[in-house]
Amino acid sequence: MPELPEVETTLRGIAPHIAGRTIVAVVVRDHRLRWPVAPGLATALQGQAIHSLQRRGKYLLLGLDQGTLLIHLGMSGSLRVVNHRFPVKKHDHVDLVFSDDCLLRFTDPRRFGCILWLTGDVNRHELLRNLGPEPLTGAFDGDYLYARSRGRSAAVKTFIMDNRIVVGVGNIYANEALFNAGIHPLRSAGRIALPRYQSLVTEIKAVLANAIRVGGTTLRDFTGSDGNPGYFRQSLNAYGRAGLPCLRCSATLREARIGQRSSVYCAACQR
DNA sequence: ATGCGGACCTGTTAGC
DNA sequence: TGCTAACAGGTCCGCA
Repeated sequence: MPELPEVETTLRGIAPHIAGRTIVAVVVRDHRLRWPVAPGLATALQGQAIHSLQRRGKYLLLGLDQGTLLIHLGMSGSLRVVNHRFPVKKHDHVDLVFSDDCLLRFTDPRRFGCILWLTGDVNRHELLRNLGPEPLTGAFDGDYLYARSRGRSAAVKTFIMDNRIVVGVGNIYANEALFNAGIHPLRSAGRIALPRYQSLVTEIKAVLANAIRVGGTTLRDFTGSDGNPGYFRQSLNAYGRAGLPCLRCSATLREARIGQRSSVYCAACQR
């Protein structure tokens, strides 16, 4: 499933092909996403041009003439720009069809993703209103994370994966950033000192930026919007390496479930 | 407010 | 080889 770098890679992949295009039709083959695709979606979008594409956390925001189309890829979603003759596969749930012969195709086997039509101030929408800062901006720094963590007893891994604290840090990159910063994922967020949070922020930014640079991480079914796989997987230090030697100290990496997510860490050098 | 567990759904893989 | 169980990138929701 897409984490932030995969969503960013998707955005960069589709934007040049669809910016400025006009939607002439919407095909909904299956409306049963996380929230049902609105019955009136096709009517609502018909004839509108896409004039902006942005990302907020893992949400994609397509700015149209009269509102915003919010898309989330969930665990298994993807978006591709294809020719209208491209064969329709099993989980191709929604197409935005443009005036030439191309279309934007939303595919999502698990259907945890969503497509919502919003009018009015998008940032006041329930799903976006309480989101924390973007991890790759200056607003996200050690001082901020340290301040937010005071008095919190939850595991630091759970803490940094909370979208209200910071957006876009998914399970893979949380594992990687904590490993790289030498912080034990189960340590209480409120019991970590400022310098360590500064280090953690540095590592979160680095791991996300590197992943974006090489086009995201490919695990099972993610491929970029151009159909090419991401190459970040090759540089994972912790995720997927349980039972293998730590790349820093050679101790055997452990696996635990934290907040129902698989977590890999080195008990020797992550404290 | 914070923290926790369950829920959503399908496909792939590990294990017997 | 075949069946079953566990697990997978997210995050919302309800309850304590």
